[in-house]
Amino acid sequence: MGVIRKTKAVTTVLNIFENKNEAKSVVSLIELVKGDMNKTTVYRILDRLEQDGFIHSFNGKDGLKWYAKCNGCSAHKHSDKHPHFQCKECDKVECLSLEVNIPILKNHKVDSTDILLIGQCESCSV
Amino acid sequence: MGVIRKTKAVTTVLNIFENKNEAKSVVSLIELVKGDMNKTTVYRILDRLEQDGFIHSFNGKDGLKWYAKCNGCSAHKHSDKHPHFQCKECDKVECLSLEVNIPILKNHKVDSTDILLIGQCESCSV
DNA sequence: CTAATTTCGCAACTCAGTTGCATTAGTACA
DNA sequence: TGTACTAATGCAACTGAGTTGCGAAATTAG
Repeated sequence: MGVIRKTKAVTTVLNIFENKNEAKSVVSLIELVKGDMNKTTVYRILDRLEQDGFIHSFNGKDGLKWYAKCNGCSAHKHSDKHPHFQCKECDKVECLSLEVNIPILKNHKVDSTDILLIGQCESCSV
Repeated sequence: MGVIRKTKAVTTVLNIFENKNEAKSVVSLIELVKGDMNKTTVYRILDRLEQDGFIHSFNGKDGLKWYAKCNGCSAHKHSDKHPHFQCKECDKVECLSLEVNIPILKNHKVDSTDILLIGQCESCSV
């Protein structure tokens, strides 16, 4: 259970996240490795890598699924409560390493947060 | 331009939001009015109502589109920076009327925020 | 009542994501 | 190093949310 075999496909995907430390949408990943592997494989590898804590996922502004490398996560503890910033011009996403204070809600158990800031990134701000 | 005619379909949708003041996913809305109107119509009415500031939209935890009635929004000013809470058991969404402080980001222009807290609601917490 | 225009229904489409199944390729162990 | 077990892959077909084009129906202004 949960055993990850080091196949070529897994290595390819992992390298993408290692080399450029930025978030990627599944769609763009599929495009990136088109020719090397099937889109089904990409989805399944991302699933496995997320379960094992190598990457984390979140929804972009258009409802598409994005993934990024985890810093300090494992299969057991997922500290992906950090916010993301998505540029509405170029669509790029950055992981933000800042704390967002969420007020405690009465009668609600909050397990995780999905915080996306939308605006213009450095390159796109004129 | 942007004139909204008061058709039966529009009234039906508006009533749903007026009567129970809770967020609805597009999927559930389509299910609700099935028989009365076409799903294309539902999508288009929601678009128009959002543009005119009667409702606002956001993405739920599964990437589906949700809508809720606006309090204090108009076609010109959209103050939908409030966070939402979605229960992972029953999928219900609540609009939260609290302020979330987002630290200012250098070199980033933040236009809007998409904040979703995920957990267990009152009814689902054992 | 009529004309101009918006809105609706329908069918066909797009596209992200999933599923089932037969085949391939890691891995453990002799 | 070979073999057997099982995970991983490719493919094709599917699902389901959301969109588009167009002719028909309904709303509104005059």
